[in-house]
Amino acid sequence: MRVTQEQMRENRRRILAAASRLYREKGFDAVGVAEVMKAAGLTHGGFYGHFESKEDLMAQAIAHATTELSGRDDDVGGFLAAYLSPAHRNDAANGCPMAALAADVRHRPPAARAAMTAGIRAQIDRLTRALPDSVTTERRRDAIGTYAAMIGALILARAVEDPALSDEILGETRAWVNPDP
Amino acid sequence: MRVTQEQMRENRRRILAAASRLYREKGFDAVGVAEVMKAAGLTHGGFYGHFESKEDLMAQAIAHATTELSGRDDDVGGFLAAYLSPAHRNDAANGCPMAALAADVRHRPPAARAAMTAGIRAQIDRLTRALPDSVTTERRRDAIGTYAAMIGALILARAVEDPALSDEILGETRAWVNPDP
DNA sequence: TGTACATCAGTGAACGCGCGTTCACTGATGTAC
DNA sequence: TGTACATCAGTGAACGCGCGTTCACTGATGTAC
Repeated sequence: MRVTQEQMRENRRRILAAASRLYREKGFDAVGVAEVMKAAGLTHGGFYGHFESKEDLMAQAIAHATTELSGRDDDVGGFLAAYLSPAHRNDAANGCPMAALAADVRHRPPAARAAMTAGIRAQIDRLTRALPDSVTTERRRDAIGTYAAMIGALILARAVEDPALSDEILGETRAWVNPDP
Repeated sequence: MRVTQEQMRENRRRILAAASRLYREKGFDAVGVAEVMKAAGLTHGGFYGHFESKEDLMAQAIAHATTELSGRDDDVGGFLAAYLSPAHRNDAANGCPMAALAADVRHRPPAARAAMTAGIRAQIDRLTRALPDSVTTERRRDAIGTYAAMIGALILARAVEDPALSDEILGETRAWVNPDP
């Protein structure tokens, strides 16, 4: 059942997209190769025609997820509000790959960590450029501090089972990092 | 080879301590029951005399780790400096259980999440009490924002493979949350 | 443009390993007398 | 206090399941003529 070269590239894209979503939703260890292939509409046997191993897929899925991050760079307040929203907290599958996977990547091989490092660096650089006026060195400091608070708040809000406390963590962090919305 | 009741309680404590350390160091999925028991000086077969399942151990290990958190409540600056230090980043096994496990607990059964929730709530309350003077509602806001930034910065610093960027995340976050040390 | 054949993306059964869990057994503890 | 026996914490072999990975096979693609 050979397929078109174009179809094969499309299949590869679908595998990466499925892996990226499933990993963010359930974590690396809870998602098997067969599950990813099924979500991409294929069978597990063909996996090794596209990737060397599950670890290889993990690294490429991180790169796929982090390079797809979009959003306008001019509306930091809106970005913060969306990031620290209950909707984002409740939809990890389509949300920030760092909040979902950064803690886990510590236990992964170098390729996965390298992809995550590149994504984190790019996000910090983008936030630095997008932040409002101040001295250059302080803008980067603001960007790093704000980014750390965003990631930490989202992780805590997702870990906590009490909805009131979870909402409070999101809301108070949002007010704290952005005093003048 | 029956042992003293006192010895049995001691064994149980050793299992929890070993699990708490190993889980923080390697993550829940990477640590097996046999490895925990070996680290506690026992064999794996006896595990189910102490715990119902691995999930039960996870929940109790979280409770064990979070209730052991100490430190003086009067020196917030020192606490922040130690928390955001390279030494803490490099020693997850003995470090903050939230930074090591909060992101993972999202995928775990209710008992584990409940233990983590209790730990997070307690830490926020402690930070609120320890923070310097301001209006009460803003003190809690400061505590939540600061705590989120601490957790996020430590997670990012551990995820990143570039030592310079990792150190920068720790240092800048520390300066950002505590402008006047 | 049409035909014959080599290529190779995808299929699905099978393998092997690790891990959570069970269980018959051991021998020291704790207790009844 | 001493003795006999029931209890039961711990041992280690074994089970069963899931998952990453392999491989012989299929049949459509792409190419040489």
